[in-house]
Amino acid sequence: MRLEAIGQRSETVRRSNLSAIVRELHDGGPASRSELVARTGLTRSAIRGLIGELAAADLVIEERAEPQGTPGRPSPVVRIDPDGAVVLALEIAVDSLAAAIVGLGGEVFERVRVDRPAGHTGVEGIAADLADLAAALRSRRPAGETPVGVGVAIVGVVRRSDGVVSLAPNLGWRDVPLGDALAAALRVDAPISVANDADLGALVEFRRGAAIGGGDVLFVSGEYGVGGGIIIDGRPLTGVAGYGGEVGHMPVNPIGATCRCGSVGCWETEVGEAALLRMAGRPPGGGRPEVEALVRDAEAGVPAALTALEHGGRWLGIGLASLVNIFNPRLIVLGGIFGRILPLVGPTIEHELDRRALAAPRRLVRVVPAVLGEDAPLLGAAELAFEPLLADPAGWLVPRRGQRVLASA
Amino acid sequence: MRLEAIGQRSETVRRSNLSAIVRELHDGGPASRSELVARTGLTRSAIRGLIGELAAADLVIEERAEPQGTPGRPSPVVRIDPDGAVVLALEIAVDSLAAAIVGLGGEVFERVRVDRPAGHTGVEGIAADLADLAAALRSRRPAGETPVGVGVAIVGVVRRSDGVVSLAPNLGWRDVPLGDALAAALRVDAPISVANDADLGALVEFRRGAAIGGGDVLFVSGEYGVGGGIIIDGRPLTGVAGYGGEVGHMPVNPIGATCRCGSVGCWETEVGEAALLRMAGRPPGGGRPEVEALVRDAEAGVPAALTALEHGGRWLGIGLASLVNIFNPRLIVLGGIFGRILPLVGPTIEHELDRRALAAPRRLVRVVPAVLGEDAPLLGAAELAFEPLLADPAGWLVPRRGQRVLASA
DNA sequence: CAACATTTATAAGAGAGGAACACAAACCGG
DNA sequence: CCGGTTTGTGTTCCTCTCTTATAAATGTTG
Repeated sequence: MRLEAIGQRSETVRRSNLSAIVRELHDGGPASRSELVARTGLTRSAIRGLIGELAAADLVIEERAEPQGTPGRPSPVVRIDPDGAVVLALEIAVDSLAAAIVGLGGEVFERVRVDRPAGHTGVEGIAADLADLAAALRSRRPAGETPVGVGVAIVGVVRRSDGVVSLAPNLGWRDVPLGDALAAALRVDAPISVANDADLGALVEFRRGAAIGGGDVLFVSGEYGVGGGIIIDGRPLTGVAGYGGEVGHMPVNPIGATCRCGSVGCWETEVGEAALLRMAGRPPGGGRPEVEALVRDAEAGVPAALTALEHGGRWLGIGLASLVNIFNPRLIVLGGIFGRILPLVGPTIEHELDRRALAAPRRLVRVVPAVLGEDAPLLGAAELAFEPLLADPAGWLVPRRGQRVLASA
Repeated sequence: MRLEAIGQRSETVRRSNLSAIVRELHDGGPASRSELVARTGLTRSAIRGLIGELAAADLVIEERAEPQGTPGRPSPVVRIDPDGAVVLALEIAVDSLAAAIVGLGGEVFERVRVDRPAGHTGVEGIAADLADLAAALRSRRPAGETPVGVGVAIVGVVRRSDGVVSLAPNLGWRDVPLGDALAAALRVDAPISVANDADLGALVEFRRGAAIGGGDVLFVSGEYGVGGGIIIDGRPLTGVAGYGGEVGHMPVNPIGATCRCGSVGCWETEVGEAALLRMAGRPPGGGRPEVEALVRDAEAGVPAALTALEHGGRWLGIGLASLVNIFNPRLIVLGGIFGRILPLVGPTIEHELDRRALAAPRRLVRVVPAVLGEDAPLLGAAELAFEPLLADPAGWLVPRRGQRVLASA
């Protein structure tokens, strides 16, 4: 069936087991050798050999565990090597650009976010700005440190295979080869992966945020538009070309307003920032600060603000009901303004879910706010950039740090 | 991360490779040893050993290939053993019951469908009826043949883990333990798997129908209600408890009619059988024959019929646009009445998709009719029942046929 | 009928994890 | 303070599975 139909062999097993260990440490933090034995189901001998290989590749280090008051010989603690692999994470947001250098294991070593001048939307210009940010960050890191990958989050619809942004209304982009532009500007060897910001927000909430271990998770983020990221059985839903999860453009209201995507009655025309502000009689272009003011008014009991949020909450619930019936998720994580207003509109959302979602799936789902803030997409970009290494750690026997690079070259 | 975190070992490789071969033959039909070598990427020696094991378990047979006019020593053809494993497939449809005995590889050996008396909805009664059908079929098969699994398709929402039907409006069921009832009535040892009929229709269209090799496929079937089955990257989307894919209950029209599920404006209230008939001024309870008459009228140019289908097609397109934006599928397969009316409403659907779906995903999707007819869910139930065997053929070294059973017991 | 191409068959080799046993390092109790 | 208990490491040998190498088999082609 599969085109690259795959027979398994010994090396497959090794790769898979190495990957399992690195993933475990990357996602869950340090673990003793014994814990790894328990979690993988492998024998001590096997774990020992695998860890030895990972340590030789400078991906992990072993340390003596401090005494824990339990009998028995202490098991060495294995952790991601803090001087090991790093990636470069980049984000192109509605009105800012950001960059970070993130280590395997998720530690953020350097991070910067700058405003993006309004109207500054050319792809070369943005790529150059990001390259400058990246250079500044890298200058603060040890000489010779080279990212093993570059991840990019962008407010737009992305074709993952080649990093082409097929649609980014906020930037006025259509079929823009962002991946190529960044490759030229950054001048790094590492592979560059581009993805939608909400997809990456979902990924990082799943790995390190509100949805850890959820398995089936729906992430919906309210920004200027509505972004969605879907995790099914632990795997991100990307669709056939990486366009999956654009829940903001579900048609929910056949008699609704025209959306900037050209369609009519999209979900985001009812629950996006602009819709909330419009309902409250505020300037729809006010952006996040204006929304923040609106939410504060609502918290203070201002009627117009409450009505607007009530309206938004109702449509939010309607759309979520749709998604619940389709996906039967265990968890819905609300990010951006949706996470912000959840305390106020939670009951409204729950009411719509009770009314519109099938009872059985409904009973299983919880709605929670995202816990990672503004930088979620940036951190998600880092996760994306680590993916090849996580999938095949042995293929990344990182030739790093001074002499080693020369020796192996 | 995964709870049953899995270290791989040698046996894993063996199981996976055996599974790959059996799947290949089950899905794609007979293949020469060389073809299997090419498709799996394994060596001839490995394939030889694997096939030998499968042949010893009576799962496959090897035959001399007839000469094909090419030089070189001919490669034996491997095929599923026609006297090998079979499953029992059952279906509980709106107004009929069906049963079949299906061999590995998909050959239907016996099949029967009977009307279900209206009002006959008790689970014990239906289970008994199905058991009678099954017994009749089995009496026509060789003595000693025992199904390795039982698959059940039902018009309802099913919790897969235990075969409880949580909701089946057509039967008036709510939280009915169908799996247990069938286990008691059938008196077979084989495991019983229950699933939604549309999910199974999607599965079999993907394996043997209109969506072969599609990878990401959306199956939407118009019956009394609207059923949906979703295949993502070759795997059926089941949701956290098997409730996934209930696209019929997406709220699409906030000012629409009340649905029998209790919600308002569900997709199926706009495009289901009843909606089409209502729009055409026909008795909404007329069922499939009445719909058939409606379609014939439309084909003959009767205005009221054309208007009704136009309405249905428009809403069909609206809902599909939603799903296209969410899933970015490569293919949409329309079954039931939707497949029937596709030639008439195709342009309307395409128009709504053009208008409402994001351009990039839209460009990639094709809409086609299902090719497997009324029995699709039944055949899907067979596929479901074969799943454990396909996943681990070695675990099913079928002790079958006379002496062998005694010898191994 | 000989040359060639392709595949099968068989045996030896290599990679990876499993099992068993001796030893090590912690706690516990007298 | 010292032996007992518990838990875990290190090491060696074993088993499983696929790969590699070589000879034999079975077709087509000229």
